[in-house]
Amino acid sequence: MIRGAPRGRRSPRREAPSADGASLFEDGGTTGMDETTQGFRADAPQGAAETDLERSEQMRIREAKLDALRAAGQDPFETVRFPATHHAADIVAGFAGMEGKPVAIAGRLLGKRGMGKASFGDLQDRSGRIQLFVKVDELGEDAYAEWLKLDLGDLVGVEGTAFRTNRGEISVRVARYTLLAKCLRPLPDKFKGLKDMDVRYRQRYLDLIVNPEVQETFQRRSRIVRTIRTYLDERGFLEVDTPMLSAIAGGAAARPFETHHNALDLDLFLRIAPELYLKRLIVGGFERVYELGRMFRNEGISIRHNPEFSMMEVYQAYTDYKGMMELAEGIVSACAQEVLGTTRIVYQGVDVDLTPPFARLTMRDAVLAHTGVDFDALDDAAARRLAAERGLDPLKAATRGEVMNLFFEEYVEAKLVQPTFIHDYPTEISPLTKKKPGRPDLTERFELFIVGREYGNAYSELNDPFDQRERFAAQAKRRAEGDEEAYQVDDDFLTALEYGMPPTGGLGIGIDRLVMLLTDSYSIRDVLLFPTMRPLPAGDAGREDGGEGPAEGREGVEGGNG
RNA sequence: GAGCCAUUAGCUCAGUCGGUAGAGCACUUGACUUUUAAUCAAGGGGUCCGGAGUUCGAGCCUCCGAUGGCUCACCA
Repeated sequence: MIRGAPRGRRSPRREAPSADGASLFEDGGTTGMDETTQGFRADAPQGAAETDLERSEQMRIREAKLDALRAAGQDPFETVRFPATHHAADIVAGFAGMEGKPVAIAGRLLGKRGMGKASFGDLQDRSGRIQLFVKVDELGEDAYAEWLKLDLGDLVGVEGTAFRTNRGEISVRVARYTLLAKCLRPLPDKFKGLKDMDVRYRQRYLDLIVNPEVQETFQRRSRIVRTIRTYLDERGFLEVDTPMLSAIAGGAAARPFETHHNALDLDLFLRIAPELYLKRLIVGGFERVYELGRMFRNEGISIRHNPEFSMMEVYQAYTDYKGMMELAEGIVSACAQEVLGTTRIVYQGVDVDLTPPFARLTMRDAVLAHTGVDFDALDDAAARRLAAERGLDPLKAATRGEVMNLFFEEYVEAKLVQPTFIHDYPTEISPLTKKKPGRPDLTERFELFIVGREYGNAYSELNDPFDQRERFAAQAKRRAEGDEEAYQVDDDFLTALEYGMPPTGGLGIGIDRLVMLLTDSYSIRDVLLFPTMRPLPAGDAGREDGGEGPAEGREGVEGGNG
């Protein structure tokens, strides 16, 4: 880029005006602009050589405008603050009491309608958009000439008065403005928005600028997460943070990501679930704990799966899985009420009623109702035979319970549209769950299904250390047989159980899926700001950037919310 | 991991039979002091995702590769 303009000649850091009413433009500062902008074509080939050839015509024009501003001592990037008094939506909503009153707002310029010596613009801030009205009479010749050179996407702060145009649109009559940052790249189409999914995910900021419904989705996501925290906090649950790095990835059936600690020369895993740590805290006496955060599972990517995803797990001493049903109903319906104002929602065109209580059905009854097969009346061999007859492919040693689960997933799951707790899961697929009294083949476990998807998973937590050791042993056997997702034995957790864990109910809720449900999002990527993507090949920053690799080398030290 | 589809100007998209690359928005210049996707006039802008092949000639046909979307598998 052609730079080298004298910087900070006027004052090293300009603060935008406001209270004292000092004009930004009292000393002009627009001289030289015309020569520079008109001369950019001549300058480009000589001055900036190759880099300019790579940039689009529109970028070179914008850079030339920036250079001219800098040459005039008006570097927009030196401005440090702009004290806005209002947001766009405040002015529109509260116009009755604001007409003629002074306002200062800041945001991105997303529309320009020039009319000669007057012009209109649209300013977008976090609250929405408002129209700006700019007149040469009020700004002065020089400042107005500068205004006309602003580009769509520039960040500006304006001061003026709230008023209504002849056509009735609530607007701000601009008395002064400050360019707060230059937008050097042209924005996506202002009406058609940004459609290319690749670009939308990789450059989410663009998606947020031009597709307003995307902002709405992520604001709603934030409110859902806050609602869950509030709901649990109000009921005496303590939010905690347990390790993301550990030598054993336990608490779920999934393949973990592997990593390495250099100083300890130790291989570690990224967590797949916080369960075993949270239960240690129940042993420790917290009685009510929860964690809401990111989990990592080394599995495929799909419309419902991302390698890192958010889950909430909550544990409550002295209750069981039925207590967790009430908690799950309460959380899901409270979130719907908070973000949609109702518990009767529509997901992808399907009416769903999230009003508690939700239907409750044992897995055996659900399978019986949908297939006519009563697994209580079968033994292992008969169950396997029946599966084979229907073209299912159970493992050779599959038990009755495993086959029943297979039937459930194959014939029932997709049909559970209205919220339904499916409970009494087979023991062999529930290694952390208490057995049902009198039915050692079943456990006190439920999963919550809505629109054919799983949203929650809960147990009466297994607290018998002998039983837990046997369950781990059974999992270890499977692991030895090649099941990479079978649980690893966690001796330290067993030790904790030997000190005594109170009877406890535990519940996990998939945050991303809940957000999908309540934002009517088709894909999980639409509720993740930055879904996992393959990096673009080196040297082909392509659609993204002509220069330095974007954001690489900055590890995501993300906030603790999920 | 497999199959199908997509990739053309900054964005959204056309592109016929293989014969000099098109539109709208955006951009530049000019006109215009209350517009609403402002309008009017003129103009500039292309690694047709990358590579190889077929052909006199490839955005288009063939092969290889990249990225994404969808479906399936795994999973929550």
